[in-house]
Amino acid sequence: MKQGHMHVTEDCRAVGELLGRIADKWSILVVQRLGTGPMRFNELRHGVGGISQKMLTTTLRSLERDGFVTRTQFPTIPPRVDYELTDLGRELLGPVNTLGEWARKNLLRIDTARAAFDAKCGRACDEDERKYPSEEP
Amino acid sequence: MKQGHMHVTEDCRAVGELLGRIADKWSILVVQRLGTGPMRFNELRHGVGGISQKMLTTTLRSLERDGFVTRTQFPTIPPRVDYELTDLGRELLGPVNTLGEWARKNLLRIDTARAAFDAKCGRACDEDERKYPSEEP
DNA sequence: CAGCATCCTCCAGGATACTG
DNA sequence: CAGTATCCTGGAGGATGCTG
Repeated sequence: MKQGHMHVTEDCRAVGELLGRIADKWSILVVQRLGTGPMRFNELRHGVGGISQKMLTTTLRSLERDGFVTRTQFPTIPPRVDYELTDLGRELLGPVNTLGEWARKNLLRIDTARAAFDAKCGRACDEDERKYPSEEP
Repeated sequence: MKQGHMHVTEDCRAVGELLGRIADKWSILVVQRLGTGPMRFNELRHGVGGISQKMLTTTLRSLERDGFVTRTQFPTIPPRVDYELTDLGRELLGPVNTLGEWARKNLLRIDTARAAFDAKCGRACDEDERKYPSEEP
């Protein structure tokens, strides 16, 4: 029964599931950041930038759960916790970096495309909004 | 003032922004799917699987806006709309496929890791829940 | 320092119904 | 067929305060 097609359709679910977890903004940035080497919580927090404490905790837990990072807690005062990529994490780093690099390289093209699209749409759709000044209420 | 460091910290925002858009489950799956060639709306819908009509529309709009896909509408009855990757989209396809392939290849390892983690956590945390049968209320 | 707990907001995203 | 429009809900995620 159409093996090839089955294969594609079927593990779209699974892959989608997985992507839902690793392919989010924060996970990617965190993994990328950890690529440099082990890091402490706040170090990571500032390195990533813009991430809340809660989200970082959540993201790290999730990554730990999926076997991408290890959490090492030192029983010192004040406490110190290091996060580090596992082997699996380091392997993931490849694809992630590829995507990250690509993103950085093409930021401009995308911004340009978006501006063009918005300009086009703005004229077409907002014709009845012309009367309103272009500012937020 | 520490150029290298600045660079990293600073465009984390920008890259994060961008990743927030392209690095979501659906975008990746859709782009991946369009890698095969132009496709119609429902074709894509079924190809991806599990995506709602609304989400597909939204995702496609977003991808179009960012210059990854083109939307071609045929003025026929019933209407027919083709979506196709742009050059930018095809370039994105590389990194995306890399990530997708990686995901597919490593599903098992991740599931294993997760199971292990859950087992460990389950015993540690849910000790006081032992009395309750393991089922949903 | 590295969190967990709590509260609260907001919007992603599903379900449903209608249209050109 | 390929949408748009509307309603509605869960949960993502910020802010704040407390702890070991």
